[in-house]
Order: sequence, then structure tokens, then C-alpha cells
Amino acid sequence: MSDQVRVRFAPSPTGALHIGGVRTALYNYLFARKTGGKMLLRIEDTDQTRFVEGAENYILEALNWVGITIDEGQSVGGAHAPYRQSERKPIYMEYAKKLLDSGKAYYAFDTSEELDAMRQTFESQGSAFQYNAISRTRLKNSLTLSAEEVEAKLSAGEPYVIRLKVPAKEEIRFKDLIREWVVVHSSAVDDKVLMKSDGMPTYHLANVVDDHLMEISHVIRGEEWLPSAPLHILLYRAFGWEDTMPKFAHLPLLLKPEGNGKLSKRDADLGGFPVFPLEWNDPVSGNVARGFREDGYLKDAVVNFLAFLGWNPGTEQEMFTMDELIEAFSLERISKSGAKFDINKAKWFNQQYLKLQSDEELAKQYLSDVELEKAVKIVHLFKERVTFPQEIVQEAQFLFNAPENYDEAIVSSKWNDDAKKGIVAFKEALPALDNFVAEEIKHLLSAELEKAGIKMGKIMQMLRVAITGVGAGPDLMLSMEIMGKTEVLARLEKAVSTLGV
RNA sequence: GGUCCGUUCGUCUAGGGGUUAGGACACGUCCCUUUCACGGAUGAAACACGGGUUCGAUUCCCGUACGGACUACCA
Repeated sequence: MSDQVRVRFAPSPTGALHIGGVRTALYNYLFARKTGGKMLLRIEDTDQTRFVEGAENYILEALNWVGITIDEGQSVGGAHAPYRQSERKPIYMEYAKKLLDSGKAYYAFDTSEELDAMRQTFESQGSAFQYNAISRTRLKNSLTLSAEEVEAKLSAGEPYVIRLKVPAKEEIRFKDLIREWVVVHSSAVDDKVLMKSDGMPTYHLANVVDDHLMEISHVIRGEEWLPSAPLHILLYRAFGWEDTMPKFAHLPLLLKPEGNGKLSKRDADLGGFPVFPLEWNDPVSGNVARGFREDGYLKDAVVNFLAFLGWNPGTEQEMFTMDELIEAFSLERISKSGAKFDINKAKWFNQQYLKLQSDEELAKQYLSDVELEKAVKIVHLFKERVTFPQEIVQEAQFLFNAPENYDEAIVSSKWNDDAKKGIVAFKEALPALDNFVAEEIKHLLSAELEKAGIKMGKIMQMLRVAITGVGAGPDLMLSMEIMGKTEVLARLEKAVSTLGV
């Protein structure tokens, strides 16, 4: 086995990929690139009851969108194919049999109903039921049943599961790359099901077998897996793979923005922000969940934002391209505690990255129905004022549509004699202006106002209201330039006649 | 309940035995400006608590509290 870094992202295709999953994928990717290792993608679809149409594609598209490229795995292939666990089904039974043969695992015939009943009984007595070294001696399994009975059940096709025979007294200690030493006693681990009665492996078995077979060097996953890490280590031991066991790094959780607990879909609905990278149309419920991409977040912003949720470079640099993240990334700088999901920060990053985009690019992408030269001017006018690209289009509406009414408060206080005189003078002088550009318009305006003895500041806001209907907005001169002389004239005409002189 | 993990401004975090505890988001004020925004400046804002160890703990150790994850034939 080489000492090359090989990491994997192993999502389950049960719906839209959660943004926390994207962060996990990102950290794996950054680590792989940083170390010159490989990034694998494995699809963990061992739960046939939770299969969701389109989910795998969604994962692929989401990773592709944020710029995480896969070296080996589902969608690109590789030496350890297949990378979809459902297609590796025979492998798991083969390995489970090895454990059976070596006495590290056993058949169990207890039904789910029986076990549920046990759990309830225990719970009503204030304790928790565990299928473990003690209770297994009183349950229906190949440890308590005679070889003949087991054989009879098996050949009769009776449903069974295969469970790990967890040692009664063994200390399990491992050094998590983020949390240092973690020690758990095997008595706290129960005899987890390895093979389900439908012939599919559970996550635990499939995960360990595949990580071993695929020569994974580092398992970087969410903290929710920390409690089952001891079990996985026991499994590596049972297989005799302890020497090549991957190193573990358990990432801090992404928490709700307010209150406590893990970030969930509910928070998205409550807070009015996305919690999925891409929009997701659930084929079962028919619900549509919003996505960062569709909401107008730039992928660079999402990556930068996500990278900083649980990790930081230790410098005061905030803006990082993917290449810079790769350069700066290290597992050691990942924090231990959970990070609250603060959408404000994401918005700020988006604003920063939006400003970095070229006017031309944005114009082509978002104002494709407007003549390019004009579209570029519009983008330039709004780019630094908005958070999302689509806001440019929304904000620009006033350039295309003359105001229906005028801000009452401003009209009543600013539509005075000076304003009337100045605006009318400007309107009268306008037709003679040939070169209708911002600078010339401004010259004309200040010349006219000077002639009339009016200070520009006195009437600017009223002029803005006359032309746009509202008291605030981007540079008025540039706005007029974009509207064009005819339109400006028409609007001034309308304002004067509507408001009266 | 049990097991495990965690705890520095409201939020993301830097730091680490002696610091004016640093930065960013958000917030306040001021400046710039034709308004709004951008930008600039500036302000308010934190070491959960209790014991040790130490000349000295926010930093190390132990408790407590609080929070979280897990506790399925789901991943």
C-alpha cells in the first residue's frame, strides 16, 4: 500500500445534498489537493428504501458547480470500480462471511418487532436495551442456538442479520486528527448489524470494507460519526486491518443560526435562506427547496464562506480563491466546536465576489436581452450596490419604466420655486445637447442652475424624483445617459405637468 | 437515561502562562457623495462558573454548569 493520501466523499443519495455535506466534500477535496492525493466519490446507497430518483445526479451537479473535481469514483470510474455500493453487494457478504468464519460475527434471527418490544420494555424501566455481550446470550442467534438449528433456519430461508460480536472488555482508543485522543470502552458499543436481512450491508460494514479496499488513507467526515468510530475501529481489528486503518478526522457540525442544534432544512424555511447548494425538486413530495445557486450566490462566494465555517488560515486574509484555499488548508487548523450558520456572512462574501466579476460577463449573463453596450453601463451602475446579480436587473427597472407616481414626502418639501425654475430651465436646455453623456449632462445642468442662481444640491433630489419617482438611487447623470435624451425629456415633461408649476 | 464531543465579542474566529485579548460579519457614529449604496475612519462588544498548579491563569489540570452529537436491519 502506498502512502499516498486518498480521501473520499461518500454521500447517501436520499435527497438533496445538504450544504454541510458540501463542506465535508470541500475539506476532503482541499486536503487531497494540498497533499497531492486523490479525491474519491463513493455513493452509499445501501438503504434501498430510501432511494430517491435524481439524488445522485444532484450530488454530481452540486460538486461540479462548486468546483470540486473527482479523481476516482462514481461518474469518473477508477481501479476500484464500481463506486456505487449497491453494485458492490456481493463483496460485503463475502467479507461478512470471513467474520463469521473467524468467530468475530454471528447470525441473529431476532425480528425487528421483537427487538422493538425489548427496547420498549427496557425504556419503561428507565434503562436502554443494547444488543451486546450480555444480552446476546439470551437472544436468538448462532451463539445461543445449536449449529443444527442455525443451519435449519438458514436453509429454510428464515430472515437473518449478521452482527458484530463486540468484545466485552476492550479499550478502544484512537487519535482523531482534530480532537486528539478519544477513548471508549467496548462495553459501550453494541453488537451492530453488519448485514441486513435484505442482503445489503449497513453503513458500518460497507464503509469499512470499501475504505479498506479503496485504500483510503484519511476519513474526513462530520462529527455525527464520532460515536460510531469506535465500532469502525473494532471492525478494522476484526478483519485484521488495523495496520492500514485510515486516520480519522471528525469535522465540527454546522449549527442552526439561532437557538441550538444541527442546521436543518427547517432553518432554511424559517430564515429565508437556502441550505442546499442547488434547487431541489423533491420527486416524492413535489416540494421545491431553494438553492444557493438559484438564489444568486456565486460559487466562489459559497466555497469561501463554507471553507471558513470551521476552519481558518490563521492570518487576516478573508478572501480566498479555491487555489489559495488549497495552498492554505490544513487539518490542524480545523476547529473543534460547531459553527452557527450565519447567512449574513455568506451575503457579504457574495457581494465581494460580485464586485470582482467583470461588467461584460455579468451583462451577458443577466441582461442578455439588452444591447451589450447599454447592458455593460447598467451593470457598472449597480454592481457595487447589490448583493446578488439578479438584483441588478430588478434595480435597473426604473431605467426602462417611467415613474407612475412621485415620492410624496420629497415632493411636498422639495418641489419649491427653485426646483421648478431649475428643472424647467434644464428641460428647456436639454434638446440642444448633442452629446448626451453623463459628463455633458452634468455640465449643462450646472450651467443652467448657475444662470438661474440655484445651488445644485438644493434641487438634485427633486430632479431625481422627477425622473425616477424615488429619492434614492445610483448616479443620476449616468442613469440619464442610459435612458437616453428622448426618454429623459419625456419624463421631465411628464413630471412638470403632473406636479405643476 | 447512557456514551462521546465541545465552550473567547450577537455570529465566524485569532491568540496563548504576564497582551490595551487581534481580525471579519452584523450594529452605532463620523467622513466621502447629487441621494442611497460602495469605500474610509471610528465606537460599543468576549475568555461559562468553581477549585487547584503557579510569583502570575483566559491559556495547564480537575470538577460543575450549559450546549451538541450519537444511542435503527438510516446513513
